[in-house]
Amino acid sequence: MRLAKELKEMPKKRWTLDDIREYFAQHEIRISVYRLKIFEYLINERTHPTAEEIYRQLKKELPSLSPGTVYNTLRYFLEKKIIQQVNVENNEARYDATLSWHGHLKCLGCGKVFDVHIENLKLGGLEGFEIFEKHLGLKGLCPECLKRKKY
Amino acid sequence: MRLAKELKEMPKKRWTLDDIREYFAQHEIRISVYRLKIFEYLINERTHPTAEEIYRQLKKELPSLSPGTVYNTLRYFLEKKIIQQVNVENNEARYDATLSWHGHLKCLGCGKVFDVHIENLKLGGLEGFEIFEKHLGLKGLCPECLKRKKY
DNA sequence: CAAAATATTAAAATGAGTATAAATTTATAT
DNA sequence: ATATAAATTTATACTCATTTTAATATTTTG
Repeated sequence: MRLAKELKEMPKKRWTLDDIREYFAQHEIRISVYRLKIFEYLINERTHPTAEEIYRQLKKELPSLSPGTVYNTLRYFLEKKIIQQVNVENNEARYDATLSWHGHLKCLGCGKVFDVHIENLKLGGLEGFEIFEKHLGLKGLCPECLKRKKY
Repeated sequence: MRLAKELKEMPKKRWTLDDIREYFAQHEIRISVYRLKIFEYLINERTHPTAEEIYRQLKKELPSLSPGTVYNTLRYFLEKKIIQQVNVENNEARYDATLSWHGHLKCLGCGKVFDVHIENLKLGGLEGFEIFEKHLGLKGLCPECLKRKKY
């Protein structure tokens, strides 16, 4: 059994634009066309895309979109805490609309980023510190790439 | 190599240039003034500096040093696996000459990066994957900054 | 609907990091 | 110690992701 399968089995239905409108309202996020579409892309595709990937995909559908908007909107979503940043590779920021505590594995063969379930984590020596964020990033090869020797 | 482990486990506080020369020889790393000084800075200061910080500090002592040398040398050390990259913040690569498995906490008050001891980590759903690297990065506040309300 | 507030655009700026070719340093063989 | 070849370093120019700016457009509010 693979991780990807486990996550797919979780019955998460696709969000409609109205679901997102409601979610934005709950989080005091002003509505605009691009905010709705960018969030929709993140929450429904779940591929942990970079800003550039989001721009490239949405540009097809919304030709007047500019890269700056994608970057600004993602930064705004981070401030509002409705998305989290994924940084496995330090030269590319990726984004995830799933807020639960989990790790990320980047396959060095195909570049895909997989979610990793963290069953247990125990840290030492943090007495007196206050922790706001935890990020676990792995690098390796996915079963597909191992099978096809794509590396 | 046989001697590498012995050296790694040596209870030596500060490394001398001769210690580093020996260590380089064991790892088949050619010696040069800058390589010695850059590694010395990493291993003795243990502040998880960025390339820019290393450049700025060493420039005082070695005025002809150029930034490219610092970047190239760090990349070379990574290839030779005598240092590891630390990425808590995805827009700044930091480096650590300690190779043991541990996490890093960046204080959002003072910007210092602290080592975090990982007592236990259990991941799920990685059957069929091959893992090469694991990185744990935390963001929070250190006791000093909490006390002085520097945030 | 009009005014005010906020979002978006396109372009320029920034900043980390890389590539390159010429100059310098290092390892080695004399 | 010196000559030589190989590797490293410098300086510069570049790339690429992201941010900022200032003008324009859209959304919200009265």
